[in-house]
Amino acid sequence: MAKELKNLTKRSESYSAWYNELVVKADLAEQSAVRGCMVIKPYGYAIWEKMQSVLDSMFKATGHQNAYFPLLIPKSFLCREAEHVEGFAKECAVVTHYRLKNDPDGNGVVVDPEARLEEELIVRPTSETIIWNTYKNWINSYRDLPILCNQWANVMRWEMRTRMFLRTAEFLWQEGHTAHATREEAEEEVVKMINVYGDFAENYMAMPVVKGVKSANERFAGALDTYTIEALMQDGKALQSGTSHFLGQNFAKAFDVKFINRNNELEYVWATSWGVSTRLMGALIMTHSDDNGLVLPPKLAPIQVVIVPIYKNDEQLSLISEKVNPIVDELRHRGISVKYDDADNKRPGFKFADYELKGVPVRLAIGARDLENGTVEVMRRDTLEKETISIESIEDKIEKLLEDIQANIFKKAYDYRAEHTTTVDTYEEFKEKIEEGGFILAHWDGTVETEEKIKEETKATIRCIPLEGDTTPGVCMVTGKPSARRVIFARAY
RNA sequence: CGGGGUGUAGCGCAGUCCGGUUAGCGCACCUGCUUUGGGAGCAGGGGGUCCCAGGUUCGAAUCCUGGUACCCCGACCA
Repeated sequence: MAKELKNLTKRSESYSAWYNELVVKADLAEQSAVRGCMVIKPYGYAIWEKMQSVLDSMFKATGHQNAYFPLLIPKSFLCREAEHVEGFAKECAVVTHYRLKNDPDGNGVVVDPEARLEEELIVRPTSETIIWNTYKNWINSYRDLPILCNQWANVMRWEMRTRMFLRTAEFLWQEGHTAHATREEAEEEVVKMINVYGDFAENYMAMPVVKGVKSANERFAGALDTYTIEALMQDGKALQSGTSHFLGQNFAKAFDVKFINRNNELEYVWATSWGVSTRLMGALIMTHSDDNGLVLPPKLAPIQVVIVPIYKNDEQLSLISEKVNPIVDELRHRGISVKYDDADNKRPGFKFADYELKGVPVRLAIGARDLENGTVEVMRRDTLEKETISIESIEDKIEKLLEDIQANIFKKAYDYRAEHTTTVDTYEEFKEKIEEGGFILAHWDGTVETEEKIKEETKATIRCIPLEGDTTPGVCMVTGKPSARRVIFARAY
């Protein structure tokens, strides 16, 4: 029985095998019949819903509204913006026909060759084009601006290699698309949203991130600037967890979106776009999990507290339930999500292991012994520490414990990142350190050539030019040319 | 697209080299009894186009030919 789970300890063998197994065993998701696609199971989706609801309220609080745009994009839209199409063309799924018919030579159905579309449709890899085509109709005057829309949707990118949550062919995300009258306002928006993402990552996911700007090489196709939040996973690889793009007037020009400004002049609209995806689920898993399974931050856990009764017969169970029910009510009253698992088709030991696997932050166990002593056993998932304490005002203790866990797993991840962030000055040292994983702070001359050379030779990329931190100038570790400040390198997902 | 690997019950696998009883094991599932403070025990039971197609053979999961799917490592990847 326990043998099944031993596989979860294979981490040294292959982190990605361990990760995959965890995703499946914790009941978050599974591979689907369609190549590179994933079925998100109810438990996994519940976590995503939590993320959605927090993010959505953060967007609303910053003045954004939700809207929805079509799944299919006419092929011609995609090529209006030259860099954009270059960036996405290789990974697009294309709809060419609109009808099937019975196979004349036997069984099954075939694509009806007569039902070929005059213009092929692209399954959206991102929605800039279809949205800007629409914004053209919405915008005439500076009085129509800004437009601050967000869309919750699915997109498809036909990646060559997929990994559950981290890179699936189809994924769920939100994409904000805003239109502004001035460059300054758009630039403010871009920074505002990367800060929202940073806030979400650190305060809800308990995942420390570095906010920064992408180098030209890693920039979004069609953007003038890409801001990013970069996180460090437990295997030492970096994960780009959210991006906010300053699109300048590129899409306005491509879709001819102009407005009359206050001075009665015709001007192109300024744009931003920003998004996070179900990749955040991958980030969450890889940041906190251990060999017993998931560790979820209390603020995002679908079940924050599970109560497991231990009993020998129905009378004992009803005595326990009598004691537990008011506690459940009080916890719910305080907005804490509780599951009282009195199902009698699983034994306590199984339940313990299962809820640990699923990352439930706090577990209470209560049996006849506790009823006698007026106690309850409390276990916290982050440290796996068990403690038998008085059941008196247990609700207060739980509330505090949830806060402790949230803070503690953030600190743990923060310390891990600190331990795996190295400053290097020579390329030799860099090559050595990059093998150990983690973030490396080094000087870079700012050129694409040097970045490419480093990537070629070490597989490391510039994750970002941080917005904060040490800004002392220096010289590039490769070329010796001047460098404005240290940037972050890492191998990345 | 290159290199490697795997397709046998819902899941995980053995059997394949060297063809030969009724294709087997663990988990899961069903029934019953005993259990329940860290993944229960015993007994019984159900479940299979052995990836597909063709070939060799008295006989193919096993050998041959072709196809196909998936996984891992690369290449690729706001």
